[in-house]
Formats: sequence, C-alpha cells, structure tokens
Amino acid sequence: MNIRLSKLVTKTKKDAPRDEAAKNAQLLIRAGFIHKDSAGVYAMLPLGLAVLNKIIAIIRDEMDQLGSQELLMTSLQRRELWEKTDRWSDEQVDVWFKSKLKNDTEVGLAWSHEEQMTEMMRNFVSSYRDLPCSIYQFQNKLRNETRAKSGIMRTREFIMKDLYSFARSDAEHDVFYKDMSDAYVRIFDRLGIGEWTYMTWASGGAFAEFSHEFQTITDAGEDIIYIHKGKKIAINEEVMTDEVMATVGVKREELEQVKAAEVGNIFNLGTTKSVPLELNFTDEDGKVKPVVMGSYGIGPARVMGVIVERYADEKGLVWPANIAPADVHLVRLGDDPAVVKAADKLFEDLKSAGKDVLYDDRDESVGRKFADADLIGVPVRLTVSKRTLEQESVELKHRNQADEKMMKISDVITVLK
RNA sequence: CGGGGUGUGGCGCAGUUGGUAGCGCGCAGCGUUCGGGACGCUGAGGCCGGAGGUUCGAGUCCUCUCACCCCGACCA
Repeated sequence: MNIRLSKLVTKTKKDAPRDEAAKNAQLLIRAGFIHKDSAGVYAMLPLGLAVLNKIIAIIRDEMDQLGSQELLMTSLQRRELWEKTDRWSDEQVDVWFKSKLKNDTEVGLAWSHEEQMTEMMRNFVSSYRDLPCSIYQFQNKLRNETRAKSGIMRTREFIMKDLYSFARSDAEHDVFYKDMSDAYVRIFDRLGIGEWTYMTWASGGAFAEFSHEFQTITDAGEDIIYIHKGKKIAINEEVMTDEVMATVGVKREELEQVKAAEVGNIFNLGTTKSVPLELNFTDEDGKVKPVVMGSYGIGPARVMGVIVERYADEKGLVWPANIAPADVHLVRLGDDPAVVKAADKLFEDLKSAGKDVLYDDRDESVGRKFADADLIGVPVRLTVSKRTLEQESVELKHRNQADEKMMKISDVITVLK
C-alpha cells in the first residue's frame, strides 16, 4: 500500500495485550496489522489486509495457471444438503455454527464448501465433454473450534482458498492432483516459506489411504511430523508406521522429528461426494458414472501467521519482499523545509516507479520512527535527513540486514528496481 | 470438553489487616528537543468484567456467572 503514516488510521503500540501469548498475534497487533475481536476472531486492518491480499494474489495466480476458475459460494448452507452426506449432525461435525431462518428453517454457516460445490456442479456437468475441470474460491469459513489458539493460526473465522477438481477417472484425477501439488510447492516458495515446507503424508480419511498436507516447520505449529530433508518429504506422526515408511520409501533413521504447522492440504475425495450427491456424467461409452473429485485448501491467514513466526526477530516483523505491505519504508527525519521537500519528492518518484511506499512523514522522534519501521517490517528502509542531504543522498537499510549504506538520491530508483 | 491461570482508564501494571483508586506508556495543550521508542509543565480519561451477598463501608471477603490466555483432548 501507498500511504503517509500521518494519515494511517492504525498506530503502533509498545506493549502487546497481555492475553496474547502467540508471537504472531503480539507483533501483528502491536504493529497494527490485525485487531482481535474475541477469541479466535481477528479483523484485518489496512496493513494486514495488504499482506493478506498479496498472499491471496500469489495463490490465485497459481490456481489460474492451472486453468482453474474462481467463483464465490455462500456462507448460509441448507440442512438437507448436508444430511445427504450425513455431515449435518453435531456428532459427525462438531464445528458447526447453526442458526435458523425466521420461519424456523435450520441453516448452517459454512465450515466447508465441499457439499455445496458438488451439488452446484450438477447444473454444469453432465457429459464427459464437461470434464475435467476445477473451480475455486477465497471464502470465509466459520468453525466453532473448542479452543482457538496460536493467534491467527487457529481461528473460528478465516478465509480459505478451497479448490475442487472434477475428473472422469482416477487416472485423470491423479494428473490434476500432481499438478496441484507442484503448484503448492511453487506457492510456498513464492511466499518465502518453501525452504521449511514439506509435502507430508497424512491420514486420508475414509475415502483414500493418504492425503497430503503441506507442513511448515515452526515451533508455533500443532503437528509433529517426520521429515526427510534429502527427499523433501515428510510423514505426519498420525500415520507414522513401518508400512507407511515403506510406502514412502524412507527409513526411520533418515527421518527427523519436528514441530510443524499445516499450511495447505490436498485431498483425493474419490466419489465419496459425487455418489451421495449424484454428481454424474455420461461417458463416451454412454454409461453414467460418478465424477472423481479432489479438494485442495490453503489458509492465507494461517500462512501469514507462519511467515511471521518464521521471519520475525526481536525488533518486530520481517516480511519477505513478495508479500510485504509495501516495498519501501521511507523515513523523513526532522521538518527542515529542504528535507520535507526532498522526502516528498522521493515519495512521489518511488510511487511513479511503481513502488509501494509507507512514508513516515510524522512529527515523531528518530527513535520512534526507526522502531516503528523495524516493527512494521517492510524490506527496505530509506532515510532522508539533513545529514543525508548534505551528500545529496539517502540512507538505505534492509530490514533483514544490520548495516546501512548511503546512496545518491539520483540512484535510488534504479538501485531499487 | 477436562486441568491451570488472568480480568482495575486505549495498552502495560500497582493497589497492604476492607476505609471511597494510583503509576508508566499513549492521548490533548504549550515550550525545548530531533540519527534509535527525547524532556519539562499543564490537562482529559476509570459505575475496578457482570450479578447477588456479607459489612457502617468492598477493587479487596463469599457465592454465582461471563470473558480471555495456557496445557491437554478434539481438529473428517
């Protein structure tokens, strides 16, 4: 985002609220990225939304490149739809939020969209010519978690990217599944956590032997996984058996136990949704067959939390360039007219060059300004002051490096390009 | 859902054997500062989570309740 800090509605805080223990929530609240409404319910403030939108844009780009098509489902869901797959009762699904219409009709608030998507596609899939295809959305999920925790990493309301694939056969499904897992690898690379993110064998539920989770190593995670660094794969503790190790092709002594957070998952649904919901197609041979489905999720806000946990230091947030709320944090020291003029001009020039700039034009002390720049965590800090102007220069500092250096103002645009 | 903990100005905290709420940050005004969360002076801001009870008197004691955090269980 491009903004003068004097106009930004949010402000930084020196102290984190006492009821937040998670590092990600403490820093994001102090820096003004999120606002906590209640346990597990967080609002995204302008800076936080800027980051979230960048994460979403990267995910969207990769989904689009796979030829998937974006749409938007609804949060209100019908009881009878979920009864068809026996997932309406609280015994089957304990995270339901439920409510009633004025006429007492029961409705559920979306904790997933698998059933809804499957049923909706009955309108559009009837022939083998309609397949394969896939659709996805970024939509709110509402889950009545018994215990929200870890800041924005486990919440009761969150945006999820959920994609659903529809194929004619298991073989066709497998091709898409592989493409999707490759896309996930690219996504987490682009988000800056690829190095610590492992495709992980996990429980597949009733319909498949395994599913795959994408797990990022972090102490803030909830899962225990066993990683194989060489092969860049892992096994979730929940399915860690000799048999599984043999299937995956690894030996116990090659594996390292770590804590990790699940940032994405991919599921082979098979025909477990299409059969009960009667999503069928007529094949070339004239036979009616159920569609083979897959579902693929990523929680952008949880990813954001994981990135904070992985990158932040004792001074505050540190954002990878791809998802930072801005490219440059421009600090103006003092209110000398020449300094103001030079900083204002640099702000405009950077914007014209396509850079997103947080411009600290506030009448604050030096210490406060630098501390805020460190806390907010934009990758590049430029400082304009009387001292730098004497050399027709600005000072350049990278958030993830300790040293600073002087640079001619006339060179800034080309150097930062 | 079990176990543990915490609720006092926006945020962080103190508050003694019960006696009528205070500090720091932040905020407003004025002045001095201005390369690492500056300083002085002045000022605004609180039915002490809520309800009930004990008492002449409750932030403080008792009961109930709500919220939040942590550990565990759960997480299709």
